[in-house]
Amino acid sequence: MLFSSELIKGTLKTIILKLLSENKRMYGYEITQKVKELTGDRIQLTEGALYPTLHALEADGLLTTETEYIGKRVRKYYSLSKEGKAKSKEKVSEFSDFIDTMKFLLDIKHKPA
Amino acid sequence: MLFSSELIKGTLKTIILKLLSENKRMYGYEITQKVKELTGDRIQLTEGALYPTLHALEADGLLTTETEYIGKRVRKYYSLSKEGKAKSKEKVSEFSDFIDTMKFLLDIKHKPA
DNA sequence: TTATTATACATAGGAATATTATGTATATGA
DNA sequence: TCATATACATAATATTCCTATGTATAATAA
Repeated sequence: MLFSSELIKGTLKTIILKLLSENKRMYGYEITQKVKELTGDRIQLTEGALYPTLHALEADGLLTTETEYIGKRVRKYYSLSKEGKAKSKEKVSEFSDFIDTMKFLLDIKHKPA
Repeated sequence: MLFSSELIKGTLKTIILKLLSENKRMYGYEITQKVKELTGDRIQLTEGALYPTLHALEADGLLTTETEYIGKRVRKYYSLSKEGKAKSKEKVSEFSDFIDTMKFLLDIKHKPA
């Protein structure tokens, strides 16, 4: 079962920043595979969403890059900058609060007065 | 503290359907106030997002409407249709699974091998 | 009495974010 | 040698939401 893409909207940056806080450096394709693996195939990042987001995070100064060649094939590693590390904590924390709020909101048993 | 609108993306329909499953009928403004109240002002639905979404859910056959006049002011009540009730359960259940997946994903302590 | 705030609907224009489709290229396994 | 996996990237499009604007009535405070 794949989550409807609606749900994933707005969480992509948080996912990327969190994964990079757990791993010194990762490249794009690796991130897609890691997310697939860790979610049991329930979240599959598309390249069309991933790469522009990585570029945006880099442009915001949250990520730094190093390019390496594996044979003749290029590979672009991303790492968190200092600001990126702070942002990662902030985003995960905010998402965690959001989860708590939503759990409360969706579990309520309010009957009309 | 207000949640960044990014996070709320994709959850609006679920929130509306859930609230309507707990209340026989609600009108738009009432929904915004209820969400504000239940989330301690952390989620504030804007009218520009709410009304188009209500219209879309109605067009999809998930909601039915009754218009009433309170004095001279119009008020449009929304209720879940049969399909809407099923969809509400489905969406809440999916969101609950999504929360579990995201919690796992964002709590992991994976170190590079 | 009059100004402000709250109630209550709606839509147009624009921004942000994601999808689909496409393109390029190398490496690996059947 | 053909298909699949690896690995990057972008353009066109779709979705979804926000901001701003518009209309109007009701209640409250100055």
